[in-house]
Amino acid sequence: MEPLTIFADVIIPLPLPGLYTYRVPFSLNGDVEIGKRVAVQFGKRKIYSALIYSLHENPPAGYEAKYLLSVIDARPVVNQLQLRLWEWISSYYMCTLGEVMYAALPSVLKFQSETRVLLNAEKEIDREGLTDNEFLVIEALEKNKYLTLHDISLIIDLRNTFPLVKALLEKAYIVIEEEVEDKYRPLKVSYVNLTEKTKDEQWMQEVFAKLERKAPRQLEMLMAFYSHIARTRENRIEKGMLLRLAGNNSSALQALVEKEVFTIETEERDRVNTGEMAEGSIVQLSAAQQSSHDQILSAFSEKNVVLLHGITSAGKTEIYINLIRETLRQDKQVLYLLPEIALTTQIITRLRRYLGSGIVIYHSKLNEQERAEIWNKVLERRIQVVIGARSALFLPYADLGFVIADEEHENSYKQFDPAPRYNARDTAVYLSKLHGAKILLGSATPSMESYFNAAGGKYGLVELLTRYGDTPAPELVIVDVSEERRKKTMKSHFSSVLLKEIAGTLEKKEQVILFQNRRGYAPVLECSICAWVPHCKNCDVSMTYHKTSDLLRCHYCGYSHRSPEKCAACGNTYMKMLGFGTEKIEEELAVFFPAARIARMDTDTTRGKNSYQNLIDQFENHNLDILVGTQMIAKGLDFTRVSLVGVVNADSLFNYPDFRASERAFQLITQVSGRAGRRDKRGKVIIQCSKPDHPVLNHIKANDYKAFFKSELRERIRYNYPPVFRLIEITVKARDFDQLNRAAADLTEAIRAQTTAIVLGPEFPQVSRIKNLYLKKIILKADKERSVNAVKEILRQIAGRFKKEYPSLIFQFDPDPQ
DNA sequence: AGCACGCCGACT
DNA sequence: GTCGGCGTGCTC
Repeated sequence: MEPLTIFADVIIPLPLPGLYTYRVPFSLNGDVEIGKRVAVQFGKRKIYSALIYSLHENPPAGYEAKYLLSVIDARPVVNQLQLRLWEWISSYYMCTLGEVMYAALPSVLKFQSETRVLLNAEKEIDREGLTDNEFLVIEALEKNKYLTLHDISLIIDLRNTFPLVKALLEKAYIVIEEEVEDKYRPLKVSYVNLTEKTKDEQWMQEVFAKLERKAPRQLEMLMAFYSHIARTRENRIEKGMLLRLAGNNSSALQALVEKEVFTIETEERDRVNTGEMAEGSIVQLSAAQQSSHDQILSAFSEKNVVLLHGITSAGKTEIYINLIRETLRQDKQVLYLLPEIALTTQIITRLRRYLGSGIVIYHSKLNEQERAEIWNKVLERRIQVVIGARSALFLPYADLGFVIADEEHENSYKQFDPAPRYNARDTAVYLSKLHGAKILLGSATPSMESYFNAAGGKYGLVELLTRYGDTPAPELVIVDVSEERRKKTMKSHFSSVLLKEIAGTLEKKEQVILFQNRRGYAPVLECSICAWVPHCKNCDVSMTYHKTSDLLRCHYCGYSHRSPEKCAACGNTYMKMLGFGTEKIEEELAVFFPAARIARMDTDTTRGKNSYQNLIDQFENHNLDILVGTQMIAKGLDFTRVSLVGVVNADSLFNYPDFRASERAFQLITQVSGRAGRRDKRGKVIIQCSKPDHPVLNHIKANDYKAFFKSELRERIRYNYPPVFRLIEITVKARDFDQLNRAAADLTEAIRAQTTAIVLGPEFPQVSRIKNLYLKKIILKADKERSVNAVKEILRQIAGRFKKEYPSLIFQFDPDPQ
């Protein structure tokens, strides 16, 4: 019988729209399967690992399909549910499947011809077990520092290249480049053990005597060893641990090894710690927590998504732990999403204590080997609980039962560059729908979007508004800085109240956190007397002052007018400029409190790999008295000795030129306030503001989220913003300024003519030229349920046309922008 | 994304 | 006369 002619539609991991069709050679008919990777030649000489998206027997019209070269995988690396998730992301966030694939797969799984291959220095090669081809490649790698996949394809047949590299990777004889760039993490752990000789008591007596006389440091180390093994009841100790216990004296260790007291044995350890899932200890829930837990379960019987609005220090984590445990009993997988990598490392120890060591962290900063290892273990269902940042969404879960998106309001859930510009929280909602899983969104300050969905009955809502234990709510003091200015009691950026409180706190040997959002640098004009700030008449966002043109400009719609000569509210003629950062605050603090140990925490001081953790450790160990920081310090950190939190300039939060300014101000101030006071100690929060009766401040002070939500919702409805309307932000980029203006104007025109969306712009963003490309932004507002999809569809068509018409321009789409 | 093809300036 | 600059068009 004639064999079947099969065609495979594949995704190429490049930002290309659409799929590409390859013909399957008869010899591979039995091997192809959706979700497996195949090596394909794409273009003149490039080889990529593409992913089989579908299989069929329809020859493509209009061209002759190339043959695919080989099937890389023995079993699919991506399952059907993942493919459906990719489709959804590519359609909702208006990007290509290739871009989603590129973001989703760890790079070990996406070779291409330039991928560099190196020998793995840590692994000894068993030459007997190599095939002829493998031998050839290993030999070539010994002569060269590295080979590209293209180089390898010149040594052995092109068809065999990818499968062979994959086989060598699996045996860990080779590594691919990305890993080497990262600092290589040790695969091996060394243990210190006693030698056989030490069992000879008499010999040991002599050793002791000798050490006592001549080598006290070695004796100290030996004693440390004994006391440790007595405590742990193990017979050996990790080398690093022993060194730490005995004053990091590695020469003493060396000497003891030479005296044949110690031996050092080295073991390989999985990079990824996947111990057994233990039952672990049981978390005892408070009555309030238990009640929330029960409410969540009953809400899940009707709704797939539940929002848990639990105030800071209400103890949400304990509830999560119990829900996770219950999911595991049903033998289903759990995904616990957090917006920041730093938070995942904070919480993992806690989870492991209760749920055993089989919990794994996954995020983009892991090295490639670790990522691939986790990928495979999730695929084989050897990992049941993953805690991770955005990218953890893309792991090959077979059967998710429960998803948590913690701190769901955080804007870092949204990726903005490169595409896919997805929001991990919203994508998680879709992912759980695909799996028939339940998803819990947790926050002390829910996003407008989520609370709107909950209030409208689309999501379940559970509220946990009592603090855990006896922690009293902090006392909030709002300081009117314009009054202090009038009275001349302000010292630079500090009110007399704040200075006095800081002094008092330091005296009590307690710690202070000062919060200043430096990002709000965009200068804002403000009346020096009544604090009136000019707002845009169309958008309700504060206008940004442009010095060169002396104009006030709205960065949303482009509306601009001359900068006012006097205050529209009180007629005062002096308008002052707002905007100062953490650095300035740190500098001035040092003058006011010369004895205090002060540190600053923002993106500038936490750029290094461990600098973030170091700062936190230092502060936690009370090596610092005052920590000045941006919103970074607002995020879920718990310090036990902080009794004072100061918000240096709340105005800059309210005046940020963005329609979410109020929402963010509410969230940030509430979250930083949550850092003040612990256990039985009542903390204090001082908010410096020139408008002490600002409505948002009143809501914060009353700790009344619902009232805030209601008033903010009215504003959002009035100006057609989310959660009632959806936004799509379009960025046009061009090298040529005039062409950019023309294209952006034409595009805006076309969108206005063909869609029902409200169109703002085109407008230059704050930074209007990046890497020699000029930028212009257009914002669409579309009525939520009815028209967003239609608008996107038309937008895709228009975009296709414009890409043809202006081939050198870049058009980017960002649905639900942050 | 990458690479080839193609059309204009400074060089053997 | 050629080498090479990067604009633009295509990749199954």
